[in-house]
Amino acid sequence: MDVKEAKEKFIESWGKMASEWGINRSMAQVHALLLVSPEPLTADQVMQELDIARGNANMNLRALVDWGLVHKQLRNGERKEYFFAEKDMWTVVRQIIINRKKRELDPMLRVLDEMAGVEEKCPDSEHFCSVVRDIRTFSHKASLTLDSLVKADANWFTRTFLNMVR
Amino acid sequence: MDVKEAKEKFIESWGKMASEWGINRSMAQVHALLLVSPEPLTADQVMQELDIARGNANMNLRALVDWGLVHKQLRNGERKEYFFAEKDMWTVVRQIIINRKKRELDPMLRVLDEMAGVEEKCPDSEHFCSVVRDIRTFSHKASLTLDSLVKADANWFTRTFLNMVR
DNA sequence: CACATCTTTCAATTTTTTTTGAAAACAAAA
DNA sequence: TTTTGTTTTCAAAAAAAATTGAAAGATGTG
Repeated sequence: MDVKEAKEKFIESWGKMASEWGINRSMAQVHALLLVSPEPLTADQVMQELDIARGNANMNLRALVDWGLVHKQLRNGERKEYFFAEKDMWTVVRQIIINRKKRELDPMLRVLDEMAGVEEKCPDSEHFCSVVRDIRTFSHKASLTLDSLVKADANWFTRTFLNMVR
Repeated sequence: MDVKEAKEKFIESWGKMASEWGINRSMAQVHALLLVSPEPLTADQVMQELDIARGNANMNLRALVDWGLVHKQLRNGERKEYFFAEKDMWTVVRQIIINRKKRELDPMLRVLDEMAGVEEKCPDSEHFCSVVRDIRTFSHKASLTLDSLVKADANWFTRTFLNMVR
């Protein structure tokens, strides 16, 4: 397999996988493209490489910048914006954790906290509350853990994970 | 908020959240319904409660059983199947980890392993390989960690997580 | 076997999500 | 100010995913 082929395969796979991750294909492909580009790219180059429309490229580049996975570069004398991917994997993972936690875990916590207001009266309620309480306990624990993970530095992360694997 | 209301809210929220998780709404709602049902339910009861079609209920019940989040109960003398949710939260989380890892992480690992075959010749390739190598290292570490998590028992899990939070 | 009860399948439909592309907005330079 | 190169927006179109429901498939029963 040569480099060009491998890059294409990487971009394609990253995109296909994204749907499983609940992230749209274009966003993942733009990310993948920038990850494997040694040089920053303009929106035009991105749309050309991936054969996607301007609006699509623009929206997803912005989303990636929001996620903290891609950065803008401004060159003096030039008006267009260049984009390049964050290459430090620990930062990438941290940003993904932050964003997915915000989307996936936090809304759940909010709902569960509301649920906590239900009083335990009838047998039904007892069962319901016990289920909700268990989920809440777990979710809060997970939330705290992810928060510390995010605050930790790369070495601490590696160390802790290696400890877990033993 | 009374119990009935809370249950409905729980089912609705769990379903809405599911789309963010890359899991379809019906599957999540069926799961939520069974979680808060003190008694096992039949497919008919599920379709009635959630107002969904037979095929939908059947497919998602099967999927949930596949995921190990729901179990079947057969009652002698009766022909229909009853379904009830796994209530032990550690088991639920473990099953979700297993299934999401299979869907999300494992395919990525396979692709990355293929990529590893690319030789480092031109400057481009060097950059490409370095990116892929980093992602691979991280992913393998994550994979190992999740594997041990899954094998661990609930106490070990809690202990380790608490250690991380410190 | 024929019937009754329940489960599974799947083509067609509906809903949701993503993508397009033309127009508007913006901002630097002439 | 006008021109020019660029980004942003968003309604419409396309694509993808989920859902329906009727029909077929099982499976136990008289």
